[in-house]
Amino acid sequence: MPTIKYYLREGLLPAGVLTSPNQAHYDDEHLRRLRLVRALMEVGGLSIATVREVLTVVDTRDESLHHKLGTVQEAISQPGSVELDPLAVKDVQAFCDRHAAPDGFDIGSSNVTQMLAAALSAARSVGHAHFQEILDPYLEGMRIIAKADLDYIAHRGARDDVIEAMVIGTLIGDAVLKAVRRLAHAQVSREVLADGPG
Amino acid sequence: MPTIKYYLREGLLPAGVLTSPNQAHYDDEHLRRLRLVRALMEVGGLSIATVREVLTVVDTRDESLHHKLGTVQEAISQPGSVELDPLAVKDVQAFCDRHAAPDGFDIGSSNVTQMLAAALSAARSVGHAHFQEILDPYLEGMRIIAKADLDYIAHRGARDDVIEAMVIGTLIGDAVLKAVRRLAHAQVSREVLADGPG
DNA sequence: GACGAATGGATAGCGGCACTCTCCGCTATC
DNA sequence: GATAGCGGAGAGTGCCGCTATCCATTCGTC
Repeated sequence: MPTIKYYLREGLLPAGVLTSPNQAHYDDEHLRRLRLVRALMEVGGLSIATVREVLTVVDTRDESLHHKLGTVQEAISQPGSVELDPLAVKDVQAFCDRHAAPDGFDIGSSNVTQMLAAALSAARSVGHAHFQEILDPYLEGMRIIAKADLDYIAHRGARDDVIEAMVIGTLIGDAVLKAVRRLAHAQVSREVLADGPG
Repeated sequence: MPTIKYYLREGLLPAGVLTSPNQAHYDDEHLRRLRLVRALMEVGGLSIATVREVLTVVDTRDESLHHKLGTVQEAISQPGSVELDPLAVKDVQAFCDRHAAPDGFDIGSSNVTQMLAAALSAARSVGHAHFQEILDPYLEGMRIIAKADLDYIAHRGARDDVIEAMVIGTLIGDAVLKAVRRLAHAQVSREVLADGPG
Protein backbone atom coordinates (compact mmCIF):
# COMPACT_ATOMS: atom_id res chain seq x y z
CA MET A 1 0.00 0.00 0.00
CA PRO A 2 2.75 2.53 0.73
CA THR A 3 4.09 1.59 -2.68
CA ILE A 4 0.91 2.85 -4.29
CA LYS A 5 1.26 6.16 -2.53
CA TYR A 6 4.78 6.29 -3.87
CA TYR A 7 3.61 5.60 -7.44
CA LEU A 8 0.99 8.31 -7.08
CA ARG A 9 3.68 10.74 -6.02
CA GLU A 10 5.86 9.68 -8.92
CA GLY A 11 3.01 10.36 -11.29
CA LEU A 12 2.72 6.76 -12.48
CA LEU A 13 -0.87 6.53 -11.34
CA PRO A 14 -3.48 9.24 -11.75
CA ALA A 15 -4.83 10.67 -8.53
CA GLY A 16 -8.18 9.33 -7.41
CA VAL A 17 -11.35 11.37 -7.51
CA LEU A 18 -11.51 13.30 -4.27
CA THR A 19 -14.93 12.84 -2.72
CA SER A 20 -13.77 14.79 0.29
CA PRO A 21 -10.45 16.40 1.22
CA ASN A 22 -9.11 13.14 2.61
CA GLN A 23 -11.10 10.55 0.78
CA ALA A 24 -10.35 9.59 -2.78
CA HIS A 25 -12.15 7.11 -4.93
CA TYR A 26 -10.27 4.68 -7.16
CA ASP A 27 -12.06 2.73 -9.86
CA ASP A 28 -11.16 -0.27 -12.00
CA GLU A 29 -9.15 1.90 -14.35
CA HIS A 30 -6.79 2.79 -11.52
CA LEU A 31 -6.34 -0.85 -10.61
CA ARG A 32 -5.70 -1.73 -14.22
CA ARG A 33 -3.12 1.01 -14.47
CA LEU A 34 -1.41 -0.20 -11.35
CA ARG A 35 -1.16 -3.70 -12.76
CA LEU A 36 0.21 -2.29 -15.98
CA VAL A 37 2.92 -0.45 -14.07
CA ARG A 38 3.87 -3.57 -12.14
CA ALA A 39 3.93 -5.65 -15.32
CA LEU A 40 6.16 -3.18 -17.12
CA MET A 41 8.55 -3.07 -14.19
CA GLU A 42 8.63 -6.72 -13.15
CA VAL A 43 8.40 -8.45 -16.51
CA GLY A 44 9.60 -5.73 -18.83
CA GLY A 45 12.36 -4.63 -16.49
CA LEU A 46 11.62 -0.96 -17.04
CA SER A 47 12.71 1.67 -14.56
CA ILE A 48 10.20 4.00 -12.97
CA ALA A 49 11.45 6.80 -15.19
CA THR A 50 10.88 4.75 -18.35
CA VAL A 51 7.46 3.61 -17.19
CA ARG A 52 6.49 7.23 -16.68
CA GLU A 53 7.81 8.06 -20.13
CA VAL A 54 5.78 5.26 -21.70
CA LEU A 55 2.61 6.11 -19.81
CA THR A 56 2.90 9.73 -20.81
CA VAL A 57 2.82 8.70 -24.45
CA VAL A 58 0.02 6.18 -23.87
CA ASP A 59 -2.06 8.90 -22.25
CA THR A 60 -1.46 11.45 -24.98
CA ARG A 61 -4.76 11.90 -26.74
CA ASP A 62 -3.83 14.06 -29.66
CA GLU A 63 -0.88 13.25 -31.92
CA SER A 64 -0.94 10.62 -34.64
CA LEU A 65 -0.95 6.93 -33.80
CA HIS A 66 2.08 6.40 -35.98
CA HIS A 67 4.08 9.00 -34.11
CA LYS A 68 3.06 7.63 -30.74
CA LEU A 69 4.06 4.11 -31.77
CA GLY A 70 7.46 5.37 -32.76
CA THR A 71 7.99 7.27 -29.53
CA VAL A 72 6.99 4.31 -27.38
CA GLN A 73 9.15 1.95 -29.41
CA GLU A 74 12.15 4.14 -28.75
CA ALA A 75 11.32 4.41 -25.07
CA ILE A 76 11.12 0.67 -24.51
CA SER A 77 14.18 -0.10 -26.63
CA GLN A 78 16.91 1.59 -24.71
CA PRO A 79 20.37 0.20 -25.36
CA GLY A 80 22.85 -0.40 -22.58
CA SER A 81 25.90 1.76 -22.17
CA VAL A 82 28.20 -0.37 -24.27
CA GLU A 83 30.79 1.35 -26.39
CA LEU A 84 30.16 0.39 -29.99
CA ASP A 85 32.70 -1.50 -32.03
CA PRO A 86 32.91 0.11 -35.51
CA LEU A 87 33.00 -3.36 -37.05
CA ALA A 88 29.78 -4.25 -35.29
CA VAL A 89 28.20 -1.04 -36.54
CA LYS A 90 29.25 -2.03 -40.03
CA ASP A 91 27.67 -5.44 -39.58
CA VAL A 92 24.42 -3.83 -38.55
CA GLN A 93 24.58 -1.51 -41.51
CA ALA A 94 25.17 -4.42 -43.87
CA PHE A 95 22.29 -6.34 -42.35
CA CYS A 96 19.95 -3.38 -42.72
CA ASP A 97 21.05 -2.81 -46.30
CA ARG A 98 20.55 -6.46 -47.12
CA HIS A 99 16.95 -6.26 -45.99
CA ALA A 100 16.34 -2.71 -47.09
CA ALA A 101 13.07 -1.28 -48.27
CA PRO A 102 10.69 -1.67 -50.07
CA ASP A 103 10.13 -4.98 -48.27
CA GLY A 104 12.67 -4.39 -45.55
CA PHE A 105 13.60 -1.71 -43.09
CA ASP A 106 15.67 1.36 -43.56
CA ILE A 107 15.62 2.71 -40.07
CA GLY A 108 18.62 4.94 -39.78
CA SER A 109 20.04 5.21 -36.30
CA SER A 110 17.30 4.46 -33.85
CA ASN A 111 17.64 2.86 -30.46
CA VAL A 112 16.88 -0.48 -32.07
CA THR A 113 19.91 -0.45 -34.34
CA GLN A 114 21.91 0.86 -31.39
CA MET A 115 20.78 -2.14 -29.36
CA LEU A 116 21.80 -4.47 -32.12
CA ALA A 117 25.18 -2.82 -32.55
CA ALA A 118 25.77 -2.90 -28.80
CA ALA A 119 24.98 -6.60 -28.62
CA LEU A 120 27.23 -7.44 -31.57
CA SER A 121 29.97 -5.27 -30.08
CA ALA A 122 29.76 -7.25 -26.87
CA ALA A 123 29.93 -10.47 -28.86
CA ARG A 124 33.06 -9.28 -30.66
CA SER A 125 34.66 -8.21 -27.41
CA VAL A 126 34.44 -11.74 -26.05
CA GLY A 127 35.85 -13.29 -29.19
CA HIS A 128 32.68 -13.99 -31.11
CA ALA A 129 33.47 -11.94 -34.20
CA HIS A 130 31.16 -13.93 -36.46
CA PHE A 131 28.03 -13.70 -34.43
CA GLN A 132 26.47 -11.40 -37.03
CA GLU A 133 26.25 -14.39 -39.38
CA ILE A 134 23.36 -15.60 -37.29
CA LEU A 135 21.32 -12.49 -38.02
CA ASP A 136 19.68 -13.79 -41.18
CA PRO A 137 18.24 -16.95 -39.65
CA TYR A 138 17.24 -14.87 -36.65
CA LEU A 139 15.30 -12.56 -38.92
CA GLU A 140 13.70 -15.50 -40.66
CA GLY A 141 12.39 -16.86 -37.38
CA MET A 142 11.43 -13.43 -36.14
CA ARG A 143 9.36 -12.72 -39.22
CA ILE A 144 7.08 -15.58 -38.24
CA ILE A 145 6.90 -14.20 -34.73
CA ALA A 146 6.34 -10.66 -35.95
CA LYS A 147 3.44 -11.84 -38.09
CA ALA A 148 1.89 -13.47 -35.05
CA ASP A 149 2.40 -10.25 -33.12
CA LEU A 150 0.67 -8.14 -35.75
CA ASP A 151 -2.13 -10.65 -35.96
CA TYR A 152 -2.55 -10.48 -32.24
CA ILE A 153 -2.71 -6.71 -32.17
CA ALA A 154 -5.08 -6.63 -35.14
CA HIS A 155 -7.47 -9.19 -33.67
CA ARG A 156 -7.64 -7.32 -30.41
CA GLY A 157 -9.48 -4.66 -32.40
CA ALA A 158 -8.03 -1.28 -33.24
CA ARG A 159 -9.44 0.25 -30.13
CA ASP A 160 -8.00 3.16 -28.28
CA ASP A 161 -5.43 1.05 -26.51
CA VAL A 162 -3.43 -0.09 -29.51
CA ILE A 163 -0.38 1.56 -28.06
CA GLU A 164 -0.92 -0.11 -24.75
CA ALA A 165 -1.36 -3.47 -26.47
CA MET A 166 1.83 -2.86 -28.38
CA VAL A 167 3.78 -2.03 -25.25
CA ILE A 168 2.47 -5.10 -23.48
CA GLY A 169 2.95 -7.31 -26.51
CA THR A 170 6.47 -6.11 -27.00
CA LEU A 171 7.71 -6.26 -23.42
CA ILE A 172 5.84 -9.28 -22.16
CA GLY A 173 6.44 -10.82 -25.56
CA ASP A 174 10.18 -10.40 -25.09
CA ALA A 175 9.99 -12.26 -21.81
CA VAL A 176 7.82 -14.99 -23.28
CA LEU A 177 10.19 -15.37 -26.22
CA LYS A 178 13.17 -15.72 -23.92
CA ALA A 179 11.48 -18.67 -22.26
CA VAL A 180 10.22 -20.19 -25.51
CA ARG A 181 13.69 -19.93 -27.01
CA ARG A 182 15.11 -22.00 -24.19
CA LEU A 183 12.37 -24.57 -24.62
CA ALA A 184 13.02 -24.63 -28.35
CA HIS A 185 16.70 -25.25 -27.65
CA ALA A 186 15.76 -28.29 -25.64
CA GLN A 187 13.33 -29.50 -28.29
CA VAL A 188 15.62 -29.00 -31.27
CA SER A 189 18.72 -30.39 -29.59
CA ARG A 190 16.74 -33.46 -28.63
CA GLU A 191 15.68 -33.92 -32.25
CA VAL A 192 19.25 -33.52 -33.45
CA LEU A 193 20.51 -36.05 -30.95
CA ALA A 194 17.75 -38.43 -31.98
CA ASP A 195 18.66 -38.06 -35.65
CA GLY A 196 22.41 -38.24 -35.11
CA PRO A 197 23.08 -41.46 -33.22
CA GLY A 198 19.86 -42.99 -34.61
CA MET B 1 40.35 0.77 -12.83
CA PRO B 2 38.96 0.73 -9.28
CA THR B 3 36.14 -1.29 -10.76
CA ILE B 4 38.58 -4.01 -11.67
CA LYS B 5 39.90 -4.13 -8.14
CA TYR B 6 36.31 -4.44 -7.03
CA TYR B 7 35.66 -7.34 -9.40
CA LEU B 8 38.81 -9.03 -8.13
CA ARG B 9 37.57 -8.68 -4.59
CA GLU B 10 34.17 -10.02 -5.59
CA GLY B 11 35.84 -13.07 -7.10
CA LEU B 12 34.67 -12.36 -10.65
CA LEU B 13 38.21 -12.17 -11.94
CA PRO B 14 41.04 -14.50 -10.96
CA ALA B 15 43.92 -12.84 -9.16
CA GLY B 16 46.95 -12.05 -11.29
CA VAL B 17 50.22 -13.93 -10.97
CA LEU B 18 52.22 -12.22 -8.24
CA THR B 19 55.71 -11.49 -9.51
CA SER B 20 56.42 -9.74 -6.25
CA PRO B 21 54.31 -9.05 -3.17
CA ASN B 22 52.90 -5.92 -4.74
CA GLN B 23 53.19 -6.58 -8.43
CA ALA B 24 50.82 -8.85 -10.27
CA HIS B 25 50.84 -9.83 -13.89
CA TYR B 26 47.65 -10.07 -15.92
CA ASP B 27 47.57 -11.81 -19.28
CA ASP B 28 45.12 -11.92 -22.16
CA GLU B 29 42.98 -14.45 -20.38
CA HIS B 30 42.32 -11.96 -17.61
CA LEU B 31 41.33 -9.30 -20.11
CA ARG B 32 39.07 -11.73 -21.88
CA ARG B 33 37.43 -12.64 -18.61
CA LEU B 34 36.92 -9.01 -17.76
CA ARG B 35 35.20 -8.42 -21.08
CA LEU B 36 33.03 -11.46 -20.49
CA VAL B 37 31.96 -10.09 -17.13
CA ARG B 38 31.12 -6.71 -18.63
CA ALA B 39 29.20 -8.33 -21.49
CA LEU B 40 27.14 -10.48 -19.14
CA MET B 41 26.32 -7.48 -16.98
CA GLU B 42 25.74 -4.80 -19.61
CA VAL B 43 24.09 -6.82 -22.36
CA GLY B 44 22.78 -9.77 -20.41
CA GLY B 45 21.63 -7.65 -17.50
CA LEU B 46 23.01 -10.10 -14.95
CA SER B 47 23.78 -9.04 -11.41
CA ILE B 48 27.24 -9.50 -9.95
CA ALA B 49 25.95 -12.41 -7.90
CA THR B 50 24.59 -14.17 -10.98
CA VAL B 51 27.76 -13.52 -12.95
CA ARG B 52 29.76 -15.12 -10.17
CA GLU B 53 27.40 -18.07 -10.17
CA VAL B 54 27.77 -18.51 -13.92
CA LEU B 55 31.54 -18.17 -13.87
CA THR B 56 31.84 -20.70 -11.10
CA VAL B 57 30.11 -23.27 -13.29
CA VAL B 58 32.13 -22.25 -16.36
CA ASP B 59 35.32 -22.76 -14.39
CA THR B 60 34.32 -26.12 -12.98
CA ARG B 61 36.55 -28.68 -14.62
CA ASP B 62 35.05 -31.91 -13.48
CA GLU B 63 31.35 -32.64 -13.69
CA SER B 64 29.56 -33.65 -16.88
CA LEU B 65 28.98 -31.17 -19.66
CA HIS B 66 25.29 -31.95 -19.59
CA HIS B 67 25.00 -31.13 -15.93
CA LYS B 68 26.96 -27.91 -16.31
CA LEU B 69 24.75 -26.80 -19.19
CA GLY B 70 21.69 -27.37 -17.05
CA THR B 71 23.08 -25.47 -14.10
CA VAL B 72 24.07 -22.50 -16.22
CA GLN B 73 20.73 -22.47 -18.01
CA GLU B 74 18.96 -22.23 -14.68
CA ALA B 75 21.30 -19.49 -13.50
CA ILE B 76 20.73 -17.26 -16.52
CA SER B 77 16.98 -17.85 -16.62
CA GLN B 78 15.84 -16.38 -13.36
CA PRO B 79 12.20 -15.32 -13.31
CA GLY B 80 11.06 -12.08 -11.77
CA SER B 81 9.11 -12.00 -8.53
CA VAL B 82 5.68 -12.14 -10.08
CA GLU B 83 2.96 -14.07 -8.34
CA LEU B 84 1.76 -16.77 -10.67
CA ASP B 85 -1.80 -16.91 -11.93
CA PRO B 86 -3.02 -20.52 -11.75
CA LEU B 87 -4.64 -20.09 -15.15
CA ALA B 88 -1.31 -19.03 -16.62
CA VAL B 89 0.35 -22.04 -15.05
CA LYS B 90 -2.28 -24.19 -16.68
CA ASP B 91 -1.59 -22.55 -20.04
CA VAL B 92 2.09 -23.33 -19.68
CA GLN B 93 1.29 -26.90 -18.73
CA ALA B 94 -0.94 -27.28 -21.76
CA PHE B 95 1.71 -25.82 -24.03
CA CYS B 96 4.34 -28.17 -22.68
CA ASP B 97 2.03 -31.15 -23.04
CA ARG B 98 1.17 -30.17 -26.57
CA HIS B 99 4.85 -30.26 -27.52
CA ALA B 100 5.81 -33.08 -25.22
CA ALA B 101 8.54 -35.61 -25.82
CA PRO B 102 9.74 -37.51 -27.79
CA ASP B 103 10.11 -34.55 -30.13
CA GLY B 104 9.15 -31.93 -27.58
CA PHE B 105 10.10 -30.94 -24.08
CA ASP B 106 8.88 -32.28 -20.83
CA ILE B 107 10.71 -30.05 -18.47
CA GLY B 108 8.79 -30.09 -15.26
CA SER B 109 9.15 -26.98 -13.18
CA SER B 110 12.39 -25.31 -14.08
CA ASN B 111 13.12 -21.61 -14.06
CA VAL B 112 12.23 -21.51 -17.74
CA THR B 113 8.66 -22.63 -17.24
CA GLN B 114 8.49 -20.30 -14.26
CA MET B 115 9.56 -17.43 -16.50
CA LEU B 116 6.91 -18.34 -19.00
CA ALA B 117 4.20 -18.63 -16.36
CA ALA B 118 5.26 -15.31 -14.84
CA ALA B 119 5.06 -13.55 -18.19
CA LEU B 120 1.65 -15.03 -19.00
CA SER B 121 0.45 -14.13 -15.51
CA ALA B 122 1.47 -10.55 -16.10
CA ALA B 123 -0.33 -10.58 -19.43
CA ARG B 124 -3.50 -11.85 -17.78
CA SER B 125 -3.27 -9.25 -15.05
CA VAL B 126 -3.40 -6.45 -17.59
CA GLY B 127 -6.35 -7.94 -19.42
CA HIS B 128 -4.59 -10.03 -22.04
CA ALA B 129 -6.03 -13.38 -21.10
CA HIS B 130 -5.49 -14.88 -24.53
CA PHE B 131 -1.83 -14.12 -24.92
CA GLN B 132 -0.99 -17.81 -24.60
CA GLU B 133 -2.56 -18.38 -28.01
CA ILE B 134 0.53 -16.79 -29.49
CA LEU B 135 2.79 -19.46 -28.01
CA ASP B 136 2.57 -21.88 -30.93
CA PRO B 137 3.64 -19.43 -33.63
CA TYR B 138 6.31 -18.21 -31.22
CA LEU B 139 7.64 -21.73 -30.93
CA GLU B 140 7.54 -22.16 -34.68
CA GLY B 141 9.72 -19.11 -35.18
CA MET B 142 11.95 -19.98 -32.28
CA ARG B 143 12.64 -23.43 -33.67
CA ILE B 144 14.30 -21.80 -36.67
CA ILE B 145 16.28 -19.60 -34.32
CA ALA B 146 17.19 -22.48 -32.04
CA LYS B 147 18.49 -24.45 -35.01
CA ALA B 148 20.70 -21.50 -35.93
CA ASP B 149 21.90 -21.35 -32.35
CA LEU B 150 22.85 -25.01 -32.24
CA ASP B 151 24.54 -24.68 -35.61
CA TYR B 152 26.51 -21.76 -34.30
CA ILE B 153 27.66 -23.60 -31.21
CA ALA B 154 28.51 -26.70 -33.21
CA HIS B 155 30.52 -24.83 -35.82
CA ARG B 156 32.53 -23.09 -33.17
CA GLY B 157 34.00 -26.52 -32.46
CA ALA B 158 33.34 -28.51 -29.34
CA ARG B 159 36.24 -26.97 -27.51
CA ASP B 160 36.51 -26.49 -23.82
CA ASP B 161 34.43 -23.34 -23.86
CA VAL B 162 31.12 -24.79 -25.01
CA ILE B 163 29.49 -23.60 -21.83
CA GLU B 164 30.93 -20.16 -22.29
CA ALA B 165 29.71 -20.08 -25.88
CA MET B 166 26.29 -21.15 -24.73
CA VAL B 167 26.13 -18.45 -22.09
CA ILE B 168 27.21 -15.81 -24.56
CA GLY B 169 24.95 -17.13 -27.28
CA THR B 170 21.99 -17.22 -24.98
CA LEU B 171 22.37 -13.85 -23.30
CA ILE B 172 23.75 -11.80 -26.17
CA GLY B 173 21.40 -13.73 -28.41
CA ASP B 174 18.45 -12.57 -26.32
CA ALA B 175 19.52 -8.97 -26.77
CA VAL B 176 20.08 -9.44 -30.50
CA LEU B 177 16.69 -11.08 -30.86
CA LYS B 178 14.99 -8.22 -29.08
CA ALA B 179 16.37 -5.84 -31.65
CA VAL B 180 15.72 -8.13 -34.62
CA ARG B 181 12.14 -8.62 -33.48
CA ARG B 182 11.57 -4.88 -33.59
CA LEU B 183 13.10 -4.69 -37.05
CA ALA B 184 10.96 -7.60 -38.16
CA HIS B 185 7.89 -5.78 -36.88
CA ALA B 186 8.76 -2.85 -39.08
CA GLN B 187 9.44 -5.10 -42.06
CA VAL B 188 6.33 -7.24 -41.75
CA SER B 189 3.99 -4.36 -41.01
CA ARG B 190 5.32 -2.58 -44.06
CA GLU B 191 4.60 -5.65 -46.17
CA VAL B 192 1.10 -5.93 -44.78
CA LEU B 193 0.40 -2.29 -45.47
CA ALA B 194 1.76 -2.69 -48.99
CA ASP B 195 -0.49 -5.69 -49.63
CA GLY B 196 -3.55 -4.22 -47.99
CA PRO B 197 -4.20 -0.91 -49.77
CA GLY B 198 -2.51 -2.26 -52.92
C1' DG C 1 -21.59 14.76 19.27
C1' DA C 2 -17.40 12.28 20.93
C1' DC C 3 -13.76 9.03 19.83
C1' DG C 4 -10.77 5.77 17.62
C1' DA C 5 -9.37 4.14 13.17
C1' DA C 6 -8.31 5.18 8.72
C1' DT C 7 -7.11 8.32 4.74
C1' DG C 8 -4.57 11.75 1.94
C1' DG C 9 -0.55 14.33 1.64
C1' DA C 10 4.23 15.35 2.55
C1' DT C 11 9.01 14.44 4.36
C1' DA C 12 12.51 11.73 5.75
C1' DG C 13 14.74 7.40 6.12
C1' DC C 14 16.13 2.56 4.67
C1' DG C 15 18.36 -1.30 2.10
C1' DG C 16 20.56 -3.19 -1.75
C1' DC C 17 23.83 -2.84 -5.23
C1' DA C 18 27.43 -1.30 -8.17
C1' DC C 19 30.82 1.03 -7.70
C1' DT C 20 34.59 4.54 -5.80
C1' DC C 21 37.68 6.69 -2.38
C1' DT C 22 41.18 6.49 0.84
C1' DC C 23 44.70 4.73 3.32
C1' DC C 24 48.60 1.59 4.16
C1' DG C 25 52.77 -0.85 3.21
C1' DC C 26 55.68 -2.03 -0.15
C1' DT C 27 58.74 -2.01 -4.23
C1' DA C 28 60.29 -0.98 -9.05
C1' DT C 29 62.49 3.10 -11.02
C1' DC C 30 65.00 7.12 -11.65
C1' DG D 1 67.15 7.81 -1.39
C1' DA D 2 62.98 10.17 -3.08
C1' DT D 3 58.81 9.11 -5.50
C1' DA D 4 55.45 7.14 -8.23
C1' DG D 5 52.71 3.36 -8.55
C1' DC D 6 50.95 -1.25 -7.24
C1' DG D 7 48.21 -4.66 -4.41
C1' DG D 8 45.10 -5.18 -0.75
C1' DA D 9 41.34 -4.01 2.45
C1' DG D 10 37.66 -1.10 4.63
C1' DA D 11 34.71 2.52 4.53
C1' DG D 12 32.04 5.70 1.90
C1' DT D 13 28.91 7.28 -2.18
C1' DG D 14 25.01 7.67 -5.26
C1' DC D 15 21.09 5.88 -7.21
C1' DC D 16 16.77 3.66 -6.99
C1' DG D 17 12.80 1.43 -5.39
C1' DC D 18 10.52 1.43 -1.79
C1' DT D 19 8.94 2.16 3.46
C1' DA D 20 8.11 4.51 7.81
C1' DT D 21 6.58 8.50 10.26
C1' DC D 22 3.88 12.50 11.01
C1' DC D 23 -0.07 15.52 10.82
C1' DA D 24 -4.63 17.25 9.84
C1' DT D 25 -8.90 15.70 8.54
C1' DT D 26 -12.90 12.85 8.39
C1' DC D 27 -15.53 8.55 8.27
C1' DG D 28 -17.76 5.05 11.07
C1' DT D 29 -20.29 4.03 15.11
C1' DC D 30 -21.83 4.33 19.29
